[in-house]
Amino acid sequence: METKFNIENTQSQMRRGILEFCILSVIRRGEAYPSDIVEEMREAKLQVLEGTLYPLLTRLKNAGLLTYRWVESSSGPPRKYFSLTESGIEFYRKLEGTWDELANAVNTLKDKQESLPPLTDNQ
Amino acid sequence: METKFNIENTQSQMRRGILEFCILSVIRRGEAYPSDIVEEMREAKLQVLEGTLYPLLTRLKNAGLLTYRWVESSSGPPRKYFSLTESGIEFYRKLEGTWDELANAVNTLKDKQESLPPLTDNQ
DNA sequence: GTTTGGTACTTTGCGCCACATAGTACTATA
DNA sequence: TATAGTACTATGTGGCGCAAAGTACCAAAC
Repeated sequence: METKFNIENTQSQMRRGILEFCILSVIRRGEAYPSDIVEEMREAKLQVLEGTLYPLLTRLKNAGLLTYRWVESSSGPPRKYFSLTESGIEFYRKLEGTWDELANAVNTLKDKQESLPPLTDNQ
Repeated sequence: METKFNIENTQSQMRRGILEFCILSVIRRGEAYPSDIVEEMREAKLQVLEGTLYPLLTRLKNAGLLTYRWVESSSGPPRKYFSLTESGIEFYRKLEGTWDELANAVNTLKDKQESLPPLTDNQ
């Protein structure tokens, strides 16, 4: 049974945990509709796909962290413009702390240089 | 249908993507057996549980990134001491690059201060 | 030498969620 | 009206963290 570990999959897995945080971070700066968010994320090298984004936005809205209003567009159907609710702002702040701690922990671990004590076969 | 977004779950999701990288990072510094790894991760505030670690080590071994040897213990059954293979070392280096890019992208995004252009109802 | 407790490894099932894909709805243009 | 473009929705699949239960080995106590 062969398991493959390719970089693409790992990048996707790494993105997975922080998507929520990044999307809230974009919306925090002003009302945005899904295509705005996709574009911002793409520019930041954090590509997110529609099939991921829409369900996530819906979950966040159902959890009361986001709200939206319909805005007419001159070039197609109306758009859902999302913004943070009060509890969304609070949640975002917590996530920011979580991210900072995590990034710090990982950097500490990866920059550790000392070896573990060498092994004898009968310790 | 209520969806809950609690910090514990989000932290777990964030850890998810980087566990592989962190575990390889520990093993990179010298042969280690699972309890070593759990302990190192706990100290680094990146708790990982047995039910997560053992299957992950098995997957990494099956993919040829890790190898192990049995070492007798004076205080219980023998232990599997893991170390990186050549391709494991190579894979770790790629993951390091992936992490650096990701962390950089997230920090850039979260520190962005400018607002998105304000909306009119008929843009 | 049998019991008891600690340590190490394994297996199974569940739940979350990114992603792919297909589908629906609305608008504008030809 | 067709047709194309844009926006949103719904469904299925797979990966994987995690909990929990199970198996195996060892040592000390009796």
